[in-house]
Amino acid sequence: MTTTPSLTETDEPTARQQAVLEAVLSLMVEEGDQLTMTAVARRASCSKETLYKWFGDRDGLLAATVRWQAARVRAGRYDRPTLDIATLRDSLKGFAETWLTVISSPTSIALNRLAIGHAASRKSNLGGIVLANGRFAIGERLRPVLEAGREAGLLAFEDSETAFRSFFGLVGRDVQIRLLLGDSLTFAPGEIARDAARATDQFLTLYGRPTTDRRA
Amino acid sequence: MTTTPSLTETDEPTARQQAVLEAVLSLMVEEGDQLTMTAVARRASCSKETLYKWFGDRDGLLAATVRWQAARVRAGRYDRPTLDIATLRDSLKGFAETWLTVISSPTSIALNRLAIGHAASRKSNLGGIVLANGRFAIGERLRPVLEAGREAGLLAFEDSETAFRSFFGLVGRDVQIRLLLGDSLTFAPGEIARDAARATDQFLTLYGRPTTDRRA
DNA sequence: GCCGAACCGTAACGTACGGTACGGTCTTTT
DNA sequence: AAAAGACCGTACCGTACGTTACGGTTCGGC
Repeated sequence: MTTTPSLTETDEPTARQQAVLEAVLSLMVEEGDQLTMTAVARRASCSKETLYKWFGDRDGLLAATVRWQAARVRAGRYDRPTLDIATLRDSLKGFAETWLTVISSPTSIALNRLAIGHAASRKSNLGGIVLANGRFAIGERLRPVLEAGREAGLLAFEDSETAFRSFFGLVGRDVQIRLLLGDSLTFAPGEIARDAARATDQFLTLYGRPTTDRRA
Repeated sequence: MTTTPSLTETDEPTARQQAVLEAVLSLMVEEGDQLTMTAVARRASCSKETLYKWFGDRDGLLAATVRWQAARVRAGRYDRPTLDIATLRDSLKGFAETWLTVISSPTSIALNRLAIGHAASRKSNLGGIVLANGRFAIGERLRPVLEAGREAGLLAFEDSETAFRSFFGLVGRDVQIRLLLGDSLTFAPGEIARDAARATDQFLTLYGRPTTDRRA
């Protein structure tokens, strides 16, 4: 008889369950491939029976891991839209730094690899979860910043989504795909900050308005 | 006793072998996950014994597939460095269109998913092959164009690699990662051409030298 | 102190799949 | 025409792993 998992999609995992998810993450990062239920149970010092009771099946465990990690990443807050160019630049640069740091972290790489491998088969929607909490979440959080910049006459664009996607490209460039494909791309100390600054300046060159501006 | 594969890494597959590789590709695109040796043999109407004789093992078959597909993609040629801004712009736009077309094709998506999944385990180097024939190959082919543009005083940059990476980001933006993660992102007719033109113009804004030229 | 629930560790089951072996057929060589 | 080899189809083997089952231990409630 199959029992329904005790951890539903909405509610928060208990401390013990979080320890299990932590074990999944660490195994994913270290071993990459060997993400077997037996390995998880051993790493987390729990029984496989408990895993199935809590998470239903293997996909449920992976989905819970992805959801949980995604929730953790959504820590930073950038809620005060700014009104002057220096603060706007700082906000954008902060976003860029955060994003580069995230996508180059071993956890993100392992998680995205897992989700991409899962997107090949059409089972549970790990790719959708990763996208919703990564690419789309950052887009939603950056949009008010961009639109506040436009309101203040600092930026010029028609569609904030289009503008954001250009910023996204200038920041990430080829970093994520290279890392996912196993390229040994590392950031020297301070390099993330410099790349973020360069991308921000380039974005402002493309979408910024000269401060002594005549409003059309 | 294990026999060495008859198809080495360097030589070209025979017509029959290409038919097998075609079967691998079609299975990859259609079924995604069910890329078993039995399925390949059935699809290609050949015996598993022949597969192992030709390709050694499963990884050998996948590597041969990736190499073969990569060789096919390297069709386009852009060998005439240009001297005027219109031709330079056309070259860049052509690159951008080609690249967007490639990364949004089902074959490329399936192939990159496979290589990324393989990069998780540390076995054969599919990720390296894909990178060498994708991202790095296009970089090498675009470099002479960029440097010719600099020689002609049309572009300004210190490092052609850095300039190329910005172009790469402006062109690809979030397209590839979204597709790999299963997002249903499609291009409307003409959209690739428009995106390529936009990215090219943005790149020229960032790296072009202020001549008397400016696009309407 | 006793009961049951929760949980751990491990053994067991079923299946999917990579890899091998073998009989039969067709083609090429001599 | 006989022999050799390439190849197809299928059966077979071994193993890895998801999933289930079970005995033993801990712990909160009565």
